[in-house]
Amino acid sequence: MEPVRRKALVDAALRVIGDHGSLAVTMSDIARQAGVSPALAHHYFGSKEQLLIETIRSLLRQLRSDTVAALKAARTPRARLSAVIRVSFHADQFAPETIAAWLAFYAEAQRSEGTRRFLVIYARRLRSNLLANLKVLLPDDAAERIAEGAAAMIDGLYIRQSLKSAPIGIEASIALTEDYLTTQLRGFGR
Amino acid sequence: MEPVRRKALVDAALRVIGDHGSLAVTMSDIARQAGVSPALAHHYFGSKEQLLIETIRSLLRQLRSDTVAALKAARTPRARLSAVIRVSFHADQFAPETIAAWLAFYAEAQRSEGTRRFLVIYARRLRSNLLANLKVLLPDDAAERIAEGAAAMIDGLYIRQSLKSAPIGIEASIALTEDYLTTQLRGFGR
DNA sequence: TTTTATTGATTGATCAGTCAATCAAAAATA
DNA sequence: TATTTTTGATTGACTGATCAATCAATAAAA
Repeated sequence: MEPVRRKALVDAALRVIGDHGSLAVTMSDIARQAGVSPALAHHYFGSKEQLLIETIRSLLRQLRSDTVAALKAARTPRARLSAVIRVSFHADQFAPETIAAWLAFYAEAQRSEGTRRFLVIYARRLRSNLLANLKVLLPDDAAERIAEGAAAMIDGLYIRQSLKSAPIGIEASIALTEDYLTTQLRGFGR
Repeated sequence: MEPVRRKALVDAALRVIGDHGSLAVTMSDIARQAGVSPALAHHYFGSKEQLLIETIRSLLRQLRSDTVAALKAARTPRARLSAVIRVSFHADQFAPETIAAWLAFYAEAQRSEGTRRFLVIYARRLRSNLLANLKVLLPDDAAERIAEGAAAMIDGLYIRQSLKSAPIGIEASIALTEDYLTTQLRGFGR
């Protein structure tokens, strides 16, 4: 039962956090969503913080596995750059509840060292996936600059999406980031 | 006394939220920072939510007044674009505590309609300040695209700063955004 | 029987919000 | 001027609600 319950609770947590748009959800909310008692959630995770950590870990694992798959399918550095962008704006990732969850974790990272660690891993991974492929095409310093810029643009499009004020869609977000890359690469004759 | 206390409490709230990195601060924390009793904070603001709303309003007012001043000093559209960028990364705005506070408000906006309204105003204002000046230089559709891209990059540089993982400084952030603009404008012979 | 899964009931802590009581300064009155 | 009244500022003590966490008890399975 243990693995079944753990997964159910992590999925429930993600769902509840996304709906509620905040980590200020109760163990009861999560347990109810998973169809078990609050006491059971404590039994398997020990504490709310631990459940939250597992939850973000799962979000990250999903993103990683999508990225690995997308990178494997791409043949050239330029295609791999596009793959990284595409994965970032994949429908699951760009869903309002997922964005709300990410945002909540970003806020939490200001206080929880454990949460921050995971987000730093995400930020580094995104940057490094971009950087590795840019370095094939450009001088190192330019590659680093552009990786930073592209990563920032991706994250920025996310956060702006969270407000739903400028309802810029998935396609437009991808196009904007691709355009940034293309224009920058063209400056180097690529 | 009222205006004095209100300002002291709003400033204290900003400070405490920034330090704590979250809106999950107590009225007691805020009141202590302001040197008054929790009861007094309630007396003047009625509720915690109201105090928080006033706090974000003050953050926004500061940003607006800085922007207006910077725009007034700039003579050309291109100079005004630079001014908008410079204000966004002004030292006060880019201080870790300020960023933490902004982030906390973004998360809160997922639940509080009042908070969301203010952030939407911020997002719109940033976009519109960029857009108005871009439209002088470029066709409308290109201007809109670039305004969106620049706004996203600015917000993204913020959020990445909040993790303090890639400690990209103020100067580098400005340079990155300027470079985006310059490169894009060059595509149109500007 | 022993082990595992599960829960209801409870505890202790934390907080927003309330309220009646104090205190000080200003205004009115003598 | 001296005295009383009024008003606004301020707080300590309290309440009710919420919630994470615990634990002893039960049910089910092995």
